Amino acid sequence: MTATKQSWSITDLAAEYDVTLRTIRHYEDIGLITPERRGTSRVFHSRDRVRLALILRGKRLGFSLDEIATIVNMYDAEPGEAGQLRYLLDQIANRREELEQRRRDIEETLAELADVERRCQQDLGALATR
Amino acid sequence: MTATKQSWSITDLAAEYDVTLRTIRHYEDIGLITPERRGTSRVFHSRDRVRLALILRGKRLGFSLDEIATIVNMYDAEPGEAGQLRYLLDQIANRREELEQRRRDIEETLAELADVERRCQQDLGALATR
DNA sequence: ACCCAGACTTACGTTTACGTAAACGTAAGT
DNA sequence: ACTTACGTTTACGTAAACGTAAGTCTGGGT
Repeated sequence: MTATKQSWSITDLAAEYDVTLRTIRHYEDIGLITPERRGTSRVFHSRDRVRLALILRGKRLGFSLDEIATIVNMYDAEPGEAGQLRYLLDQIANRREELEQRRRDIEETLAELADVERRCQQDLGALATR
Repeated sequence: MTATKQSWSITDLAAEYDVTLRTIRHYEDIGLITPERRGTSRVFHSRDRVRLALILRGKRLGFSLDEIATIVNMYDAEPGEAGQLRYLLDQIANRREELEQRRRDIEETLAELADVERRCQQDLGALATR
């Protein structure tokens, strides 16, 4: 039984993930995370923490918060009816294509950077042996 | 001898890469591409075309136009002096790390999507055999 | 009782990356 | 000469994703 009773303050999370309080509050404003309220203060649980991590990963990949919303909401979609499920599968296929395109983009860019680097080091070598 | 004398109009490029004229003009405004001028009209050459492709790839990867500028400018950096070269190598190392981080992000996301998909298809199957 | 660090809300400001008119130039075809 | 198509500049508008005050509240510690 992993109880996972742990909770975090907004400052905790901000420090851990290196974002501002404003950013976290913004994510709550648009419904990406829904921390508990204890009085007026936000109390974050493990679920919120995971969500924040997913959001930030999505951002690193260049997705808009809107797109990120649809992605993270896929993760905890309830079983539901067949139509819903088919729609979800469709969404997944779309995202997968996008992600694979981006992976190709990355491979190409890395290859080109390696190229520039090689030429760069050649030039450096030429300078050294003068 | 590959002469590469070919040239394109702004509409050509816009159609080919599925962006608006405004977008291309914007990239010129901020110095990302520098088409020739014939009279007042822009004439794009193969170099501009390649640059545009690089810019759009950078965008897909979630880089800002500012970051993209530094990246594409790496590609045609002149040999230059040792300090410059070392700086460039440094930049390359940085970008590489970023790109590799993103690649990891993509792998993780793809794996998770595959997971969701599998559960999704199970649920669909359960509905079918009722 | 008093303080204050750490939370909160409200709301206007800012940056990025273009969108969107408006008004005009030019070259080709009829 | 007139239209049409394609191009131009200028400049204000906009959506997204927060930044940045400004003022308020509040639960502990001395």
